[in-house]
Amino acid sequence: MVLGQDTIVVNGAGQRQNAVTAGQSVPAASMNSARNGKSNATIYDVAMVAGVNPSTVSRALSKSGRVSARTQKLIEAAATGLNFHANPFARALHTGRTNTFGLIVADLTSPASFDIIRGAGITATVRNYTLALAGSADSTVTELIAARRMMATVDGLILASPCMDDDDIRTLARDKPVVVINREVDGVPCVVPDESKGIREAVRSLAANGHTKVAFVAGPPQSPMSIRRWEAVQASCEFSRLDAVRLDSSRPTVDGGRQVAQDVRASGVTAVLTSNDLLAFGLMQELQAAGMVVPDEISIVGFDDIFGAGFTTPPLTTVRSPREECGSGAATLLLDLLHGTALSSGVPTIVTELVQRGSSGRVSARKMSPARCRRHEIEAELRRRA
Amino acid sequence: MVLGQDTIVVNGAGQRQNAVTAGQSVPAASMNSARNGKSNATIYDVAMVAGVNPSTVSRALSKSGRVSARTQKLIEAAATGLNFHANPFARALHTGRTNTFGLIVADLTSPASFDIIRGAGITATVRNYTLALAGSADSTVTELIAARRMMATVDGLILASPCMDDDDIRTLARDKPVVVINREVDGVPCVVPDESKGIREAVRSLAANGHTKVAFVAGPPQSPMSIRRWEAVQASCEFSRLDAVRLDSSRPTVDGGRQVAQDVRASGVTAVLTSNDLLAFGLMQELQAAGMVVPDEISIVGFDDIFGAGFTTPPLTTVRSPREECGSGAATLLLDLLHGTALSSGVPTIVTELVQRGSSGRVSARKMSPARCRRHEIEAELRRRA
DNA sequence: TTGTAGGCGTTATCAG
DNA sequence: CTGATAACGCCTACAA
Repeated sequence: MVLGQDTIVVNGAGQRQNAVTAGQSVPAASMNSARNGKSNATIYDVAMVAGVNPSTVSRALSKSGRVSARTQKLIEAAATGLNFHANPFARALHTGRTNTFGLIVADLTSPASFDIIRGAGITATVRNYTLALAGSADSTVTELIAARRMMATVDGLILASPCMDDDDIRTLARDKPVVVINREVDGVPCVVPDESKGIREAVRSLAANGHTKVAFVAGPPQSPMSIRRWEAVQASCEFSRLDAVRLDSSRPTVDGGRQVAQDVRASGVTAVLTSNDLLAFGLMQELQAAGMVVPDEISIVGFDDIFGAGFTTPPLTTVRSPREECGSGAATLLLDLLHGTALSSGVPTIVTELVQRGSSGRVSARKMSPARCRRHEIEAELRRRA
Repeated sequence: MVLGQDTIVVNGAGQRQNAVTAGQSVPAASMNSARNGKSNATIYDVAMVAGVNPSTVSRALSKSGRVSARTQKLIEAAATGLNFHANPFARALHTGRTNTFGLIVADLTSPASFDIIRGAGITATVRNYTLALAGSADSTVTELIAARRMMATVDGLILASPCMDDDDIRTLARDKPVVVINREVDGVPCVVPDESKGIREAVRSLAANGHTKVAFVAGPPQSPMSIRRWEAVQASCEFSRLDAVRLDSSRPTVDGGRQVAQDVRASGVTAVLTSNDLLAFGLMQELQAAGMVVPDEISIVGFDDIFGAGFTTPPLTTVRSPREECGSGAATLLLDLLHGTALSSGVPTIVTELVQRGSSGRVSARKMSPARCRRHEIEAELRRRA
């Protein structure tokens, strides 16, 4: 009696087996009667229809071979006829695999995150994976909670610009494959673009245009990405013999950019690089609102080349960071890791480049005429109201 | 022997029960020895440590009550000590619930999708759900495949601007709760903003500024959203006694907007509404590149108010559609449906409004001076290179 | 090649 | 309130 019900089912299968296979061709309509309505067909149903044992169905459908061609075909026909789809939980319970990977981005609110999401999402679809998404709102605890929740249900995890400790990341990575974007963590595969190249180009261009002192507007001071970029800026400036000062913003957003405008003016620089485009947007708005002309009086160079960078006035010069590539690259890497097909090359090389637009250019001390100044004020006001 | 192993395990629990509870306090270190390293603790382990039956652990931990306070505390201590986390697959296998819901957006590439994703994502996190995301690349088959894949692993599904048939949607909805965004489907809960209000405001503003003939640039002709918006435009124009012509774009993107510029000029209108902001961006660029002045010679009104709409020159007048609200509203609705706590109000009312910026205004036949024309050409060229 | 007999970790339904 | 036990659907030694 212990396995009574199971036995009954199997017997049932045995009985129907002949009835069905006798006809050989199996009209879909008759199949539905076996399991009409609600719950999905199981391998037991398929086995019943195909007249074989459930385990044979499992073998046939999980492509592990070891099934005769005839049986295979029979089972496949029955499966499609019943519209059978293996229950992923039952499978996961046994195999631990879900065909799902997670992506946690630092800020679900930033357009920069979106590019990463897109890259990872497209790759997921292409590789027949499901993408689980979460944002950490730039909070370490939220991020950890999200990561842990995900770890239970995914095959692997991508952390984009994470704010948690290196050790936390490594702990996660011990459990399941983890790929980090935009940050280097020892012992964990990372996809981080080579930002020095783009920054070098930017600084060189500024130097060539006669600038001698530039400011770097950092994001949150503890952000590894911001730190990395600032160091690269310093190095490039040193090489090009430019003075570089660092200004901290309250937040790495458009508003943060607006707020840092005063500091920028006070610093007396003729050019400013920002740690991301959002900051540049806000900074440029505020500077223009104050009557300054970009790039005549001050050059602005952003970072990332997010959507919209080409639409500002003037269009924003920026260091393009191929974030979509980062997303898809990380996803590809993770999936390869998962399938044991990781290329020897490992982490793909992703390179940044300067996108020269209108917001940066030659130093010119040209003062604005009163009329022009007035016009700019009006424009700025309009823009602010927008 | 049939259930031999089970019996052994249970006996094992019984044996250890005394040994452990004798000490009362249970040092974490000693617990680890029970299940060190790899695989996670199970309710059997917890039961063993707490000295109770696994089913009691299940009851205690799934908050279904019916457990004495003392036992509850004992079990919780054991669980945290062992760092126990219920295996979601095993749970799902039995309950069918995963605390995950799916979101399928029409186009992972569009900034408009992002707002929806953000809204849904934030709501998911807040309600302790995992969000599974997929894009359909505006393809019916891709969308259906994604939907089916998801259906197997989620508790419910949100379809944002889906392109599949109403019937397909209803079929999905028979299986699990489905909420549709941006489209009305009979018998399925839908979150669709009231676009007529915003459009009415836009048309009225155009009429008040002396325009008499406007064009509407549609997205893909079969897109329900585009159709709905065109109908609303027609209705409003009729009311305001404006002529309205419809122009079709190849694709609802910036490029599509550029390509439709010629048709717009040929149509001889003085104002144009586009089915989304992307189209407006491209259209404005192209028109300006051809030397036209916005809004002096032509007014442009977009739709959605996506990120970046405030950064163009002139800033884009647009009908704001609160897409993030749609995303969070749909998620909230879905989750409430899932928990049987759906409000009687049902679908939240979401309303659009005109955001008046610089790209629309009074009709003026003012011709450009040659110098001004030249300047605009240069600016447009710069913008294009950007 | 195919069938048998568990087991994966939980929940739910019974008895007690 | 607690314990025993049968599902849930699939996978996989092992046996035949």
